[in-house]
Amino acid sequence: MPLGYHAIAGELRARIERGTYEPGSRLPAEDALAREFDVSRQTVNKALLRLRAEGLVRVERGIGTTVRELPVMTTERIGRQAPAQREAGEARGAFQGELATLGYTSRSEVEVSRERAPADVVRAFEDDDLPEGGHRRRSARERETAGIAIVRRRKMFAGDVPVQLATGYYPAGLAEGTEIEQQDTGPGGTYSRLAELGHAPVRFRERIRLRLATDDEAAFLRLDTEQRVYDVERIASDSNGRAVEVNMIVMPAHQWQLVYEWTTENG
Amino acid sequence: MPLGYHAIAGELRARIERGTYEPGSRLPAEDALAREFDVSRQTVNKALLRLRAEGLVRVERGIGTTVRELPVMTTERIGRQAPAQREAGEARGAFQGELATLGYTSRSEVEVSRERAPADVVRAFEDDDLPEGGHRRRSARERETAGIAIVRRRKMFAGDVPVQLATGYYPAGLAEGTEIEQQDTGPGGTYSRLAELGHAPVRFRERIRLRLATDDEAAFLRLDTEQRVYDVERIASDSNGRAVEVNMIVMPAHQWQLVYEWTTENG
DNA sequence: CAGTGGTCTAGACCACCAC
DNA sequence: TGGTGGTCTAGACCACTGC
Repeated sequence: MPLGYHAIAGELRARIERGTYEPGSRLPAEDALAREFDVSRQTVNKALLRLRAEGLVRVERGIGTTVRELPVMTTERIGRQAPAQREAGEARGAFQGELATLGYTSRSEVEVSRERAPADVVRAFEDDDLPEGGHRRRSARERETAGIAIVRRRKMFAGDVPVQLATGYYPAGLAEGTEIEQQDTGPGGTYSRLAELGHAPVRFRERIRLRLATDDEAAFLRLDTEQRVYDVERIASDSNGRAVEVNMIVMPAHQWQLVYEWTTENG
Repeated sequence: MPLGYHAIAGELRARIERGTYEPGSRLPAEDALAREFDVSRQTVNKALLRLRAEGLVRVERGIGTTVRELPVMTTERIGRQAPAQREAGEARGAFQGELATLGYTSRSEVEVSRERAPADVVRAFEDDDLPEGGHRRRSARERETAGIAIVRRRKMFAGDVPVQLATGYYPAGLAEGTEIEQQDTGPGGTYSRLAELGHAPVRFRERIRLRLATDDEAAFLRLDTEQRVYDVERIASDSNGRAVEVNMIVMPAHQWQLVYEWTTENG
């Protein structure tokens, strides 16, 4: 009796874990696997669906099925570093260190633009985080530029593999004309620049969801249609409760684990 | 030309969102849908796979396909409450409040036992979180009961729908003979009891991963084979860096979003 | 028992990629 | 152009549920 697709998925998984199919290499074509296991191609396809959903392989039409290259990586979401060393969505010390251990180099590309912010970002900027639930007074400049944001789109790579997308929004009334509009934001990054403007981020909120990638995201992250992403919305506010950054971070879920660490005491 | 499975998935999704198929109700059988859309049953099946993966529906063999009942819920992982009001994996004020707004009541069941802890939990208990990377001195009692834990298994429901599983481990040398071994741990819960023992949890670490549910978890959470869970490992340590609780929390990923909120200043 | 989804097949046509 | 996966079918048998 031939194997079912669960068993075939298990066998292929074992081969990947044993290294029979090496990271980054191609699996045999579905035809070939169907012959080997003596099942229909559709059964092999279904087995592969499983591995794809797990993030173990990735298929590309016209090319074939490729074994995942990178191990699961960890992202520490609450750094112990001083604010100056922390920038949302940026390759951080810990991350770079971990990659280095694995023999990968990290790299990121940034594009900056000035855009009308999406509705949910505008809402975050207007929805002040004040204990009393009140509202801040807004300056004329702020009112004029409402809804406009400086947008920093960052693509992160581990070696040549794209691993993360982050889109940071900064109120135009605040960031316009500053180094936040430059590719290189200088020592300490955007958070240091915000601090110099009198709006040091001190309060953070991250909201984690799981979803399928959009087409754009899937294309950049080289994601399979079966694969999911963590969708993290990070809002940073200054001591007046004003949201000074909204960051939308997208990571392949099979590629990352998230870590939060905090204390209830001062320390 | 008949529709493809993407289009069919979209149409079914739209019907669910419109309320044509109501939450908790049954979808037409695959046969019936195949006739309606004039495709093979397999094509309908593939469309449903999509909706299952999204968590919009759940299929049970021999029964049918059911529309998800609950909306996506939020779990605030870092409470502003005093430690006494916070217990990992426990129905918290915010959660109960949210459910109440939706017309659901929350409820949980707890089972307590004394067990040999799994390897990763033992490691967490032995791996002290000290800045110097050193080790604590261990008492005789502690050495005798190494590897043994008081285990609190908590099942959470929203209305009648199971929504979360949490398994809390407490070092036997610490928790044995205390109210932590009781079903009802008293006012403030286990964290207050730990505090009374001189081991108030002050440092927390949560590690989030995504994975498929085990068979047991799937059975309890009524999960579809296509659906994923958040696997959260929460470690709580006292001011000496001793891990006093390890909590393994399992949540259907389509059912929850996680929120972390913190400040870099004392506040 | 009838009704439901799970799984499988053999063959087909298509879209996309690299050469 | 040849190879790869995407998708589809018509029919089949099975496992499980509820009556």
